[in-house]
Amino acid sequence: MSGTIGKIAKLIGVNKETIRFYERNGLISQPQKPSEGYRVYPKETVDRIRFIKRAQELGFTLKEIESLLSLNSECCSKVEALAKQRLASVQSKLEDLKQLEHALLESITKCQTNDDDSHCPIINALSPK
Amino acid sequence: MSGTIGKIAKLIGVNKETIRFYERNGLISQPQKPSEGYRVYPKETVDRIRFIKRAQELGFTLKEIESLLSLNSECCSKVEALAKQRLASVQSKLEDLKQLEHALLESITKCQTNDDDSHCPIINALSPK
DNA sequence: CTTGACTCTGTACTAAGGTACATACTTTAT
DNA sequence: ATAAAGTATGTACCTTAGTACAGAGTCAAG
Repeated sequence: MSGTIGKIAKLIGVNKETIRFYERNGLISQPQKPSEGYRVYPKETVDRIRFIKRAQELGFTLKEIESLLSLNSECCSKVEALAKQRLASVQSKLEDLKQLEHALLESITKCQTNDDDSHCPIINALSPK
Repeated sequence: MSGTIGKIAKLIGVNKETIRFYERNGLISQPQKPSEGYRVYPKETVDRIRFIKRAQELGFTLKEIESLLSLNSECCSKVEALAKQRLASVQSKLEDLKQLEHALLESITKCQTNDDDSHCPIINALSPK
């Protein structure tokens, strides 16, 4: 469960560089380098990176994850507030995409009932009159 | 309908720098600079920028818009193919977001039925066991 | 004891779509 | 005539989430 960077990167399924990137950005702390040999990453770091990856799957940005990590189960209501923010932004994106889907479907339908290849309805719809 | 850069930028509702950016990237051509005074952008350029902005609203990337512009109503079937690609990517994003919404809603519900502020179910769900 | 694999450190680069600034010049309004 | 506002040009910077690489050191196997 602990090991040098390459080992834990493979274990978690991330790039070594990603781990270094998280270190540079303060998401995880870099273990002290022993006077001899390579750094060994403790289990806690492995857990923390896994936490980050799961939170990313829920659509949290690294910035948001940073605050999740700093709250670290000490105040549930703040975490809930953050999750609600995320939800709102996801839902607004959903609405946008549905409209987009509709507009695209309409365009494509118009295109398919068009017999004149030189006057594309999609292009025409986008072009100013 | 034509004018110097500041005027048309305001007209279209984009930043002047954005227009210069489009010029640098070949999406629009830069008018010749007259020996005296400032460049004047013709109506065609205004139309072209509007086209770009509408296509962006449909979710096309600038790269895709570049090819739309080069096809420029000369081949409807290619335009349709591009629109279908866009649609597919929009639909796949929609699916992802729906799942995300579901997961977030579930997390929030758990949070709301929780009476212990010091053990947040969201954090726990994300944390490795 | 040497070769190959790994790590450390620092820096630079990527995509996408712009934004910002410094310097010099031109135009317009007063 | 002069100040304010606009433009031209080039370069640098921004965000996000990493990736790539060079050069030096270290570790493990044969």
